[in-house]
Order: sequence, then C-alpha cells, then structure tokens
Amino acid sequence: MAPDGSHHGYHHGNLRDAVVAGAVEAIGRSGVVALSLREVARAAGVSHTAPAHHFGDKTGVLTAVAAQGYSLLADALAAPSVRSLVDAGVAYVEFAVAHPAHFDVMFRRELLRWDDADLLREGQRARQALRAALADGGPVDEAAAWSVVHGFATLWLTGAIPDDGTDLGDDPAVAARRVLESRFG
Amino acid sequence: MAPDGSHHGYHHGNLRDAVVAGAVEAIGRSGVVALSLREVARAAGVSHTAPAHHFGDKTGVLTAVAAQGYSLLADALAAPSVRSLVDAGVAYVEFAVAHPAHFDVMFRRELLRWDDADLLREGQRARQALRAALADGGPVDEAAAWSVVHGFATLWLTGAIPDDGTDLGDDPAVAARRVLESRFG
DNA sequence: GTTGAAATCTTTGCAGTGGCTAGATTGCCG
DNA sequence: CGGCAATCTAGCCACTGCAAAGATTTCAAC
Repeated sequence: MAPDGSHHGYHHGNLRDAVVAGAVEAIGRSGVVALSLREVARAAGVSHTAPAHHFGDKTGVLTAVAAQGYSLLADALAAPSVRSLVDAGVAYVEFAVAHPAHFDVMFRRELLRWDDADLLREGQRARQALRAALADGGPVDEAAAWSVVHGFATLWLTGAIPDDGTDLGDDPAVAARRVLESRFG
Repeated sequence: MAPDGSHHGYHHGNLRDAVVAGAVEAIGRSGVVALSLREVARAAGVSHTAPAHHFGDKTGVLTAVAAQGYSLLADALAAPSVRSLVDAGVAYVEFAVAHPAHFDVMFRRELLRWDDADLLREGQRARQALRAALADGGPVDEAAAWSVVHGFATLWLTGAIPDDGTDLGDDPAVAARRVLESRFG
C-alpha cells in the first residue's frame, strides 16, 4: 500500500474487505442471483480472479458476507437499548431492513459453507443473543417469536406487507412493534 | 406428438409444462441460483434455447413457476378442511414444505415479471384466500398471523428451527400448529 | 544488506451459461 | 394442395466461474 493509503499493482492491502463490501453492494443492487465476481473485481479495481482466489470460490465470498451479517445481528441484539422481547424483535427487523443483502444471504443455506470457522462462530453468537432476548418461556414461545420477526422482515423486504393495503405505515420498525405488542406485549 | 405419447423432432407438444416441471425439479435439487435453462432443456429432451424461446427469457420461466406456486397455495388455503385461522396457517406451512422450490421463487421479487397476467391473477387469488382465512381482526392481526406462518415456514426450510435444539419434533405441520395455537388459539 | 521463501495478486485458458438472430420443421385451414 | 403461422432448432457472441501457472511484493533469517 502506498503511503497515502491508495493501492496499486500487486498487494492491494485490503482486498478482503473491499471484496466483501463490493459484493454486499452488488447484491443489494441486483440480488444474489445476478452477483458476478468479475463485476465485484472490476469495482474493487483488482483482477477478475482475485475474489475467488482469496476466498476459494464464490461460495467463500458469500460465506464471508453471511458471517459479517451474523456479527452485525449479534451486536444489534446485544445492544444495551434492547431490554425486552419486543425490543429484540424490533432490532431484528431493523437489522434486516438496514442490511437486506446480508439478511438474504444469511438464510440461503445452499449458498454457504457451513464448515467455515468465522461463519460458525458469528452464527452461534447471533443465535445465543437471539435466544437470550426471546426466550421467556419454552421452545414453542421462542419459535413463535423468532417466526414472527423473521417472517415480518422477509415479507416487508419483498414488499408483500406494505403493498397489500394493510395500513401499517411506512416505517418497518414502528409496524413491527405494533405487530409484536399485539401478540407478545 | 407420437401416438404412444412420446415426443421427437419439432413440436414437443407440451413443452411449457415440461420446462416448468423440470425447472421446479432442478431448483429443488440445487437452488434457484444454480438453475440453468440448458440443463432443464437437456432433461426435457429439447434444444437449449427452447425454454427461453417459449417463455421469453429466464425470468419468464421463473414467473411461470411462481404463478403455479400461487395457484397451488390458493387452492390449499381454500380447501374445505381449512376451517380456522390455525388451519390456514398450518396449510400455509404444509404448502411451503411440500413445494419448497415454488415457495422460494414466489417471494423473490427481483426474479419475477410482475406484469405477467398469470402471475397477477394467481397471486391475487392466493392473497384473497389468505386474507379470508387470516383476517379475524384488523391489519395488525393479519400481518401478525401471516408473519408467523411465513417466518416459520422459511426458518423450517432453511433448517434453522429444527436444528437449534428447540424440541418441536420433526413434523413441521404439528410444530406449526403448536406454535400457532400458542398465540392465535 | 542480501537472499530465499512465502504470501499476494495477475494472466491465460477452458467449459458452461443466457440471449439474440436466422433458419428448419410441422400442423392447420382455406 | 398450398401457403401460413406456430413451434422448435442451430449457430453465434459476450459473459461467467474456476483451475493452473506466472509475476510481484513482503518479510524474516542471516
């Protein structure tokens, strides 16, 4: 890396972060299906094989994206402002809406490499944070709470919920809180 | 088409259904991301351009799959055995588990052509059936019920719910009924 | 410093893909 | 029987992911 922080020639210096960020951006723009490693490479200013070389293959890149997503989710759920089950649910929805590309990749198991150390670690961290925030009762309550927030986030992201005439406003966090309080308040 | 029902040469006879069925099979085996029209064409015994030619392009094929999915869902929700909100929720989950490829494509908006007549019609039919079955109260209750079943189905399909130690058994319909009755019984 | 090895990134080549254009084959209806 | 539209095919192009081999830089040992 040059003294001014730029990069040129060999040894990009921060190729890993650049590729992950580029992939997240591209996925957010056109979806996972249309993701092209060569396009990401062009945006990052590296050769077209650099991403696959660094992460093994395309699955490796998506695994890194998912691991970063689980890390962000774990942090969001463990924030001090989260003080109740409803708070945790709202935080879950807010995470999904703020990071749709991560959220999409995280739950597409066939695209990920689940023997990856980072993904396993961050995934478990998020799982524990979620369980700690949601588990008031038994496994049924936990499944119910997780299902509501996950389903609400998914339906909101696809545009299914706000578009069908149900008057829930345009703020997903507010709408999610209303929904959660109606059943878990 | 030959008298014995086989097909050869030009004029397959039922290319549309063959392609849709082949696409559903391929998606169920390897996911939407890995779907290849050429692979589907080979399985159907037609030329590699036949699917795209008949449906316009790849999006057209996926749109046909989604339309078929909404049709199946609408039928499932309108079945006479569905007599309560909980029944409808269980039917929703059963549909998702029985037709995972359809379910996946149906809610990936960026892969579909929403100006397609079939998709619009079947989509609205499913939406109305769902609303009729779920709407006991206001929009908040409807969003809550839909979110639970959709989230539960999604999490079950990705393997997130039965794998995390929550003892809900191995039958998604039974587990879904327990979850639904805990909040909507 | 010099040097050798390891880490990092690039170049090249290949099989596979989606979509476009033009062409071949068939059923149909007068 | 003849033409015509519908249906499917063939060939082509740009693009993709990946493997193998090469080029460049860093870095530690001496």
